[in-house]
Amino acid sequence: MPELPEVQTVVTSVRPHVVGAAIDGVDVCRADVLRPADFDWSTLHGRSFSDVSRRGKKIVFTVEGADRFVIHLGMTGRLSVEVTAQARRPHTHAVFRLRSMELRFSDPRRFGGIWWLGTTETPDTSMGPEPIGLRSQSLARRLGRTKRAIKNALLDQSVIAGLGNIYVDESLHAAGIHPLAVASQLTVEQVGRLNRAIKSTLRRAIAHRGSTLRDYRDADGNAGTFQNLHRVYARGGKPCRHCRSTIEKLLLGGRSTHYCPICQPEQSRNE
DNA sequence: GTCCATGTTCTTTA
DNA sequence: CTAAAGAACATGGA
Repeated sequence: MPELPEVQTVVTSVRPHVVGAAIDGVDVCRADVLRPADFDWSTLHGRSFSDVSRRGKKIVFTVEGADRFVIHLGMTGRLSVEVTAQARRPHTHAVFRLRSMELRFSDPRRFGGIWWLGTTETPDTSMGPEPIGLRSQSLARRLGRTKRAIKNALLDQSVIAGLGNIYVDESLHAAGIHPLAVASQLTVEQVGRLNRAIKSTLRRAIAHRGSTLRDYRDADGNAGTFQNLHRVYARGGKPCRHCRSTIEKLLLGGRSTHYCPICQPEQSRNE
């Protein structure tokens, strides 16, 4: 479900419910989504959340005392805040009980999970920089190190954090760059356009509270609306909203990839 | 039954 | 050795 705009929307919708709220208890319904396996979550009893933030596609919870844990939603993960009396949805794996509400993590496919970090200063060296605020020069340096297709390079969280299949396709279209363009061969001008396209695409997606294709909901159960504004993603065979040409679909790195052959010409592969 | 899915990580190949 | 491609993970919907 979740790329940066969806995760950000979950964070902003969870925050008012949990910051300052005391944890009455933690129900672990399915232990294998929680790590490390030997951590005792009952030690959180009686303590309060002091912050909720985002890093890439990860949601970072801080408990008073500077202890932290991270929730990753994987593909179908969902975080919801519901009144305790409301029945829990299927595949609910962990529940943080608050006074009259519950913060619930559910995830049918279980690609997501919850990781206890404690107070360890783990500056996640493997994760790339946040797109918001990223400078074109820095993006160029990172893309210059790989000969992979730009589509695959942008999906790599160690290159740039937070992008997934939807927003890579949308950003490449907005930048007019073919998904098969060799990352290290993009011109300075192309990287500049790409950097601006990524920021504007993410900013618009966040403003529309993310894209709901199937599973995604914010903490209050609301769907996003940005899927209605997609220009290429899942629009294979349909007319480009910019030039009316037919959107094409190909398989790249095992992921479906959508692009407009006119707006993102083959020629942009080795400009 | 088949294929496909918003993600990450481990394994295999070049 | 490294970089990149491919398979695997688990479930549900079309």
